[in-house]
Amino acid sequence: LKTPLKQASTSQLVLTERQPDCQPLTTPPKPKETPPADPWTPTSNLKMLISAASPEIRSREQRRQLSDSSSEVLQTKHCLQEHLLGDEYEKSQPSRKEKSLGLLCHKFLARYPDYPSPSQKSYICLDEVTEELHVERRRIYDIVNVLESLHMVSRLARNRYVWHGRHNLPQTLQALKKVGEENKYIQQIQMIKRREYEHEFDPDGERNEEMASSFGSSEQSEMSFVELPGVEFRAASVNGRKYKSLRVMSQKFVMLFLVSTPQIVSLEVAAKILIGEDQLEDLDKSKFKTKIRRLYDIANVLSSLKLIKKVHVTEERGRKPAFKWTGPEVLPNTQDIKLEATSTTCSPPISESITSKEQCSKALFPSKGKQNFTRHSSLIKLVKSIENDRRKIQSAPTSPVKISASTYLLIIFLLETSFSLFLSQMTAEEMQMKCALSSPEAVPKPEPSQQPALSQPLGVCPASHSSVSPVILPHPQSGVSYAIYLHPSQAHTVTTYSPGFMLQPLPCANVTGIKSNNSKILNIMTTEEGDTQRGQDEPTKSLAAEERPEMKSETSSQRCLKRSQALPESNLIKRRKSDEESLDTSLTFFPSGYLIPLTHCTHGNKAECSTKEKAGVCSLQHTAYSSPITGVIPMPASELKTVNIPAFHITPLNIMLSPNSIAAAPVLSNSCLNSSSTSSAPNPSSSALNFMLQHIGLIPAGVQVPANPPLQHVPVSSQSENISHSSGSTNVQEGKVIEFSFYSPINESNFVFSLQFLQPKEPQEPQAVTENFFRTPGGPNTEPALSANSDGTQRTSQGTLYIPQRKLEVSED
DNA sequence: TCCTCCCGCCAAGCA
DNA sequence: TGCTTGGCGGGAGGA
Repeated sequence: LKTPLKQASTSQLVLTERQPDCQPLTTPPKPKETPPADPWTPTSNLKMLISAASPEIRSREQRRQLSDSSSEVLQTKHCLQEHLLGDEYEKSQPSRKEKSLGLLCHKFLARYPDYPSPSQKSYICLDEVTEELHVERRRIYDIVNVLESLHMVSRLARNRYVWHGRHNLPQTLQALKKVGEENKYIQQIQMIKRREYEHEFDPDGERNEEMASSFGSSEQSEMSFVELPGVEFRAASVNGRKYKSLRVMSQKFVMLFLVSTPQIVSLEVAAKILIGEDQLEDLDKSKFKTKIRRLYDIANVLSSLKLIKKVHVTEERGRKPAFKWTGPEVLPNTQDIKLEATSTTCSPPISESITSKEQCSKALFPSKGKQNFTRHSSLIKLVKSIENDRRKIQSAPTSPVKISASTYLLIIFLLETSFSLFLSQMTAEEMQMKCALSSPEAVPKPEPSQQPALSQPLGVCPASHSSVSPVILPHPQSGVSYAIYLHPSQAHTVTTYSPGFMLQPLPCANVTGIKSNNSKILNIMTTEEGDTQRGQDEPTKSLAAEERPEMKSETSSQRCLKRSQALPESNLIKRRKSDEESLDTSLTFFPSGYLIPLTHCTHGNKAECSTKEKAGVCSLQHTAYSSPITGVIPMPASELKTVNIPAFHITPLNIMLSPNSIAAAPVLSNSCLNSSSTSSAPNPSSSALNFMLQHIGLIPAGVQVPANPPLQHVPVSSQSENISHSSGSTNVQEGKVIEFSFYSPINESNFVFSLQFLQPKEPQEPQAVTENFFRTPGGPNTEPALSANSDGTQRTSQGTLYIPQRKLEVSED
């Protein structure tokens, strides 16, 4: 007798007995002949009846009658089975592994050639397959759905599919990569990781909900199946199930690999992203588990196709299952376009196709009234949030600008999103192409002060990026809000326009350690002497000179710098007006590179500095620290100067002052210039600097970066010295801009961003959502209280902004 | 214990 | 209405 636990397998035996040609070793004669002594439960009886009633079973019965010979064989096997003891019989049963979907998929794929002759279409009859592979129909659907997602098969009719093999695979992967980039899966992955940390440190925090709400949106959850021209999609059900179907999920899963660097995706992250597109708010365990199950199903098929391979990623929280992309390398976009142009399905002339990337994309993915290129829901929601924030800004122009938590988190997220991922996937050709796309011929060029092109496809840089909306970071303790705006980068780094803010990296070529493989990129990014100065001196002039990538005399960096300075108030106002119509968003990444502690520029660096002066940035030799995203090395402030991380690059970080702002900016003082001590009481400016750097995760928690000397070529010493004496208060002057530049070894580029101080006329309390981050229970001047967590990190109870992997400590009174 | 994923219920919707 | 399709989750085998 079998144990109750085995009853299920007994019923399974019954089922297989009813399907003799499905299990060669388990063929029974008739169900009625089953020994009545078997401990069948009512459930197993019911299952048997259901199975017997199944048309599939019936048809098999009929087929069996037509096949006496095979039946005899099966009878023989059954006799053998009957003579086996229970244990022996169980052993004779195929093991779980032998029944795995992966193995089944191998068998399935073995039936068809990888590259079938186009002249001879091979058809797949599900009945035949199920019969020959001795498997349930349901399992074949799993396989076929995944294959369909890769356009290796397509549904022809009921029970009938066409086998395409791998002919379409490169094209499909390129398409998926493109859509993955469109949907900004990189950001989502980063968002998920950030959220994980958030959850780790703040399991029931409101931030999670805010983050979740900013991430998921049910209203925009659908992302249609990515189709290829010529490979018609005929899903049996074209209803809502379609969007949850395994094939769509499979495509998204593949997209994650294609946009990731390295191409390793953990199941957990993938599942969360897939759920996120439905409703992250409703993320519960069962849903998550279901998603994981499906991902395993998909992964098994993809593994059989040798597109992915199971790996494990070890993180702080343990070992996680993940998969690594082992499929063909997907060509960059530039080559995509060429390929598309030469393909039979999307074949405009190459010259035309390059200048009409969007059209080609549209042709590649006919929308059919649906959103085939659906911007990810999180972005839509974020944009709305940003819109709300922006409206608040408009309604209270003189008050300190506040941002909602979602916007704020987005800012942080963007700031630390690894720009390297973005850059690393972008070839020089692509950049050139994108710049070319921004030419007037390719993109209608609006007036710089007019409505930006909001519907530009990814990578195409609208001319309107010239003006920059700063990111406002409230700082209630000082009553000063910080406005961070990054220099608008060159065309290729610009994606779309942000109504609320814009973060744009500025790659510069004046860095040490640039590797040759990025020489092409750097050629584009060459910065010429005095760019910064010019840009800052002549903000309005630069506006007129912007957006002319075809002008070889003006480098991209120049343009970036110039554009960054082009912030006339009228422009902002006009743009804000135009923002009303916009639901698009700009998500240009700020690099999460390595942070360099600031020490003053020694004579040993002077030569280098002088060299770098030509580029407008002084490069200093400093130890670099990992960013939170790229890896965290907790480091107490006391070790700042002695930290030794051999693996990290020596990286320059510079602070530059806008000549316009130097006179009043209290940030850099000679006292700081002459002392790199981190223990000295920070003046407001260095506090602000530290606050911001910690805030955006560029320095480890607790680390205080001393304000560094400004560039030697910047004639600020006397001025800043004067300022330093009066810098004991928080009375930073409004509108003053400090520029930072640092080198990211990942990106192999320098990045410059600016910190602008905004002096509110009437200091106000942070808004409710912001309070979660900024409110200090003891009042704005309360000293942050630190407490140690079990993991050794410090959590602050007040006056501190605590974000995973970093403590954003507001040390300024 | 957790990971992995088989298994089959059952609903949607096509023919 | 029968049948196909496939979402979904229980729960068992395996590590």
